[in-house]
Amino acid sequence: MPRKLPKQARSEATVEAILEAAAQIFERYGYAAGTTNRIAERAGVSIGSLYQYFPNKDTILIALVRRHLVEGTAALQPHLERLESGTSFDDVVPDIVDAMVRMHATAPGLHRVLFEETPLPPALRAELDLLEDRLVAIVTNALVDKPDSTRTDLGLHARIVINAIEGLTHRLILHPPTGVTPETISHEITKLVHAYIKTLR
Amino acid sequence: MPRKLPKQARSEATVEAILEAAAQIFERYGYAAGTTNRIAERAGVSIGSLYQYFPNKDTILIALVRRHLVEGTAALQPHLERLESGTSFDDVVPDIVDAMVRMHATAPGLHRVLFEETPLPPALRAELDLLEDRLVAIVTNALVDKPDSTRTDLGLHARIVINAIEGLTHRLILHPPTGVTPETISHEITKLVHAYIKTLR
Amino acid sequence: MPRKLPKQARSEATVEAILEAAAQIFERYGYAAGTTNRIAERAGVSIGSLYQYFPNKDTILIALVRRHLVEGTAALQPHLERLESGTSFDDVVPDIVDAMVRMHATAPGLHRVLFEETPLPPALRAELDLLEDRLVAIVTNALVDKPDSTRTDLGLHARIVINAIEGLTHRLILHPPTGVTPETISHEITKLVHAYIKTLR
Amino acid sequence: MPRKLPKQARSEATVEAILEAAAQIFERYGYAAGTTNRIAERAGVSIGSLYQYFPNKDTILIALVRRHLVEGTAALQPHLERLESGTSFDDVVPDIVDAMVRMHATAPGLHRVLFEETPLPPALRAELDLLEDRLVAIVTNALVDKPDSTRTDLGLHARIVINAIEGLTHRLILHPPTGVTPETISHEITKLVHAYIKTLR
DNA sequence: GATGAATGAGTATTCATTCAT
DNA sequence: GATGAATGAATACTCATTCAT
Repeated sequence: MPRKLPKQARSEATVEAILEAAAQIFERYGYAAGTTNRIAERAGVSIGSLYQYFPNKDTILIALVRRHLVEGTAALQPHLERLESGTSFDDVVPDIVDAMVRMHATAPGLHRVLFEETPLPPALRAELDLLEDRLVAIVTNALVDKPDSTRTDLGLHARIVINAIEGLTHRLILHPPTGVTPETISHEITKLVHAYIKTLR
Repeated sequence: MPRKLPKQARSEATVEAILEAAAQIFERYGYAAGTTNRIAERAGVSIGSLYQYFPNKDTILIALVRRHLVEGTAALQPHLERLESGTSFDDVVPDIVDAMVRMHATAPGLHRVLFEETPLPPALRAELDLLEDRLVAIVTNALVDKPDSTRTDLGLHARIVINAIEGLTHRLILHPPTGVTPETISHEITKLVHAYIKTLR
Repeated sequence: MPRKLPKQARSEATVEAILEAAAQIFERYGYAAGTTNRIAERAGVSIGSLYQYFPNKDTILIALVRRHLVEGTAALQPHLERLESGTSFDDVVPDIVDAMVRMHATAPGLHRVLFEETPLPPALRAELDLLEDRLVAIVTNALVDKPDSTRTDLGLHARIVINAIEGLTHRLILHPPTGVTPETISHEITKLVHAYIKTLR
Repeated sequence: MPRKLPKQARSEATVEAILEAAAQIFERYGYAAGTTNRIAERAGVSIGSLYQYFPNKDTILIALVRRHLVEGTAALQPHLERLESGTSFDDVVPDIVDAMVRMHATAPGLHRVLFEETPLPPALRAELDLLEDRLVAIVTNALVDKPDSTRTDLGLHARIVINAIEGLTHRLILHPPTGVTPETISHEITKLVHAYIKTLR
């Protein structure tokens, strides 16, 4: 058993505490007003320690967004694999939509801050775009049996689908209309995507 | 909300210059880093004058967003009227989508800042939500001939339609995929909405 | 009848309005927070006009204090004359005290601002000191029949008397103990001065 | 009211330096013109540190006045105790007057700023009034053997005495007549109080 | 003379970040 | 490694005063 482990474990716990605190603070105060000192305090850690693990405030935000990314990717992964191994897009859509909705329903307040009131650093922005491109590529392939479409058409269609799912999820989950359950939302988005795909030849 | 109503032509020009400058500065630097002094300088106006017309920085942002709102409402108005006077929703959709796309294609950079990296003051948020509700109400009425739907179903459907249009417009115009024209975007969104509506009975 | 009079009369009225407004504004907001714009507005006069009559903010304050001075001097004058024409100090004290108390009871709030929270410009300070010296001189003469006192002793005694009257008036009128009438205050101050004078030989 | 209680010696020294610097700066420039940056600079401390210990400019002023209060109370305490343990007021008066005079003679310039050109925050004003009330109460008790006076008369007499001492001290020390020593001033004030008391039956 | 739009030096205050202990 | 005192550049905002109309 490595002698270093306890130390590392402690470090990990500290990082975890900081991220958790940051999530709460950002949700409560917004990014600009969520000061690093407040985060450190909430995390039960000195400001010096915070800067031991995160070289600056942006880094904390990035870590938070990246975590969302990683979790999202993980939640999507099994369904993307089914797609790649030949299951029809129609069949997979409900699961993808479901995963997306579930993902955002967890901490809508934080997501609101992360995606609606924070200028994401370009590097991160790029990373998000890359993920979108990956999704688009996979979906493009899954649509490839549409006989009348050219490849670039398919690319656009795929992007529309992806953006429709993500856009609607964001809007409807982050600013939910009163009296509508997440399940209904899932269902309607699925219906919409299905309908759109059916128009493609 | 200007602290002082411009009574003279000179005043109006000053207000206009400040808003124009603010739009540029916010687009270039983002909201947080767009300082009031920079805005005043760019507007060719003293910082004191800026504060004569806008009691604080937020107010400038609000004026900018509200202007977008007003222009947007104006651009949509004729089509909404057609809707209300009986034209079928299917026929009006292309124009609505077109208006939306055009509206955002004008100053995408500014819109990005305004809607993706700025915590809008609650009052303004509420105003935006109200506009959405108004749109939803009109569209709900336009969908009323779908025989199998209850009224609340229709409300949700209308909201999905509105959000799909707005969400897709935002994403695709503010972060445009390379090599796709606004016209194509309009066309695809229209297709998607048409397809979705057709599923409603 | 001079053709210019109406104009002058109007000027005087403006000056008067400004001073009246300043008195109210200073009383309400204090000197520092009582802005010239607010004063002009309250006076129903443009800020430009205000500066036509008062070259700067200090000047307004000075005019206000000087007015207090002039009124005070006027109120005291008859009693000082009696003193100079031989009436014994003991007999005049009650009237002087009374005049002082009355003077400050008129607008205690304003006096509080003027004398407790405003750095009087040195020139004005000097003027006030001069007035005090004049009073001291007169009282000194009135005490001159105290056989055992040297002239400089008398000067100090006179100054003590003056300061006691003014100091007590200020404190007791500007921060009045609950349930004590101005008359009682006058009476007690008089008693105190009489008692003190009696100790002088 | 320090925002953060000094836990370390370094902190205490910083707070001390700031207060000392503030006293000097306020005395030199007055309260309004005594900027926090100037104070920090004079204290040899960064502006950030100043705000670590004092959340705003007012707080510094308050700390300064409160220190005066504490020192004053301490200087008076022994004599008040003598009073409470039965020593006659006549005997204690000279010591009280002496303590008052000494107290103000230390830093007349600062006191002038503190009490003549600064609007004290209401909370502080209240504290000062409370102290006065405490003094009045003690002196009232000490005067209780005056057979002809009712209790409320005594209260007023006591207040007159207190105010006479404090008022005269302020005036004569903060604006000292040329060529008069503090000792003489003490002596005269004492004489005046003794004389006034003697008139009470 | 009056107006009020414009000016801009000046101020309190914040907060990410550093570094001596 | 951890702590938290110290830093100081940066920023929103005020208000006495000027001057073109």
